[in-house]
Amino acid sequence: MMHDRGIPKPTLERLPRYLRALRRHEATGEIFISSSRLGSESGIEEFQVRKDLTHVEVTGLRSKGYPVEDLILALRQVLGLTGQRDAIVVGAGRLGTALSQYPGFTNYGFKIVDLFDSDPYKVGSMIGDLRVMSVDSMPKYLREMGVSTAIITVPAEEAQRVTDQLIEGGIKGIWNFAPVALDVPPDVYVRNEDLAIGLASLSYHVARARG
Amino acid sequence: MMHDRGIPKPTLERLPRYLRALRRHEATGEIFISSSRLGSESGIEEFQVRKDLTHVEVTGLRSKGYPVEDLILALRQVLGLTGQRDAIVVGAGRLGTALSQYPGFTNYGFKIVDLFDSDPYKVGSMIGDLRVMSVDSMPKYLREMGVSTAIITVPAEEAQRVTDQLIEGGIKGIWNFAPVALDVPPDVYVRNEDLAIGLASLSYHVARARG
DNA sequence: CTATGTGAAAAAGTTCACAGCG
DNA sequence: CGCTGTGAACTTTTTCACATAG
Repeated sequence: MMHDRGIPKPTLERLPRYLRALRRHEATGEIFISSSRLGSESGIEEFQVRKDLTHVEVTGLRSKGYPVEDLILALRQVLGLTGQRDAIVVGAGRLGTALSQYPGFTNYGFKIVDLFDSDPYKVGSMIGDLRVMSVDSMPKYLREMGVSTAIITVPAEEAQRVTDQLIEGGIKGIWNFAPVALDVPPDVYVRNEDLAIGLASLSYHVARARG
Repeated sequence: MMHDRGIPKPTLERLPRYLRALRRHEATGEIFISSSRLGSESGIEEFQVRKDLTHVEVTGLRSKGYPVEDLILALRQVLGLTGQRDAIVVGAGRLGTALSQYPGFTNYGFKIVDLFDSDPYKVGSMIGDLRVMSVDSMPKYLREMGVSTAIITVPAEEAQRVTDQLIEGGIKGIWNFAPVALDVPPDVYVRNEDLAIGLASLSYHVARARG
């Protein structure tokens, strides 16, 4: 319901959780799922579930619930998780290595197609089945390969320089694990995944619990 | 200003960003920093900065700004980043390995003191300078060592079982990288770090940018 | 009689504008 | 004057309650 382009941010964070709960639910073979059930399986209140699903092209049946398969499809549709999308990882450190080999990407239609680093000692070596390439070759590479998504796992000091090269290559989406605010033009989307924020949040709450 | 116990969640997410900007700023040797400067260095509007700092025990000087050192101290204080805090990692897979060796924890006063896994083949082996221990020994271990923070990097199917063992051991804070909602008593704080949400968010925005 | 879909109320968070201190 | 600190306006998000459909 509702052809909304421009889903509220908090809703957007919850949709993937519904999707995952639905995939688990799929295995049960049940055809419908109620908002309360979907809610409890994803840790979200049932009225919030219904409100959120308002932004998705799907209709629930009264006294039955939402058709599981349709809902999965609609969520994939709205999240842009249809088809394959190529991405590169910039930064062949520990986190970059872990991410480039993370099998979970496939479930979300992403494929890590190449890995870049600025360290000459790393360039040319193999990590998993990816050969590490030089960041200097990135802009040309991106244009030629038409890759529009990048994951940044370089140290903070290098992040902006790498970002500039990505922009030069015409990147459209950046998943930034470096702990700095990146300066990008308005047509480039940046998602910051700052692990230190998680740490601080944890610290804050644990400190209150124990003093 | 303001002895607030119970800082708004969005503010809590921004405080670590100020802290980091301040640390970078520290190197310049300047004693004061204005809200607009601090804002631009952390990518946040200046009035938002001032509002946020309302929840922190610090006073800015008119026409000068905030004293850098005091502000750093106050932020560390409110975030509970004073002193050393021990934590364990549960799950010796790729992510668990990367996190257990991540040097950044030290900056935030955390120390990964041990690593647990349920796989008998992994138990006993060394990862970095940590020996992998069996999850079955966790509850006793936690009690004896007084560790109250854990990082979960096990697969989704195992996460709740592991969580139950952590709770049995008296854990107070969990940083959960497994993509499931964990069921915990109200006195246990769970911070979910769901990488798939980042993926989905990225996918949504890139899909809109290119169609 | 069960479970959706949605207006309307409440709460939370952001933005603004400006008084007032140094 | 420059820059903080904050009340008030505004916006967004959550919560609730209930009419309505199957």
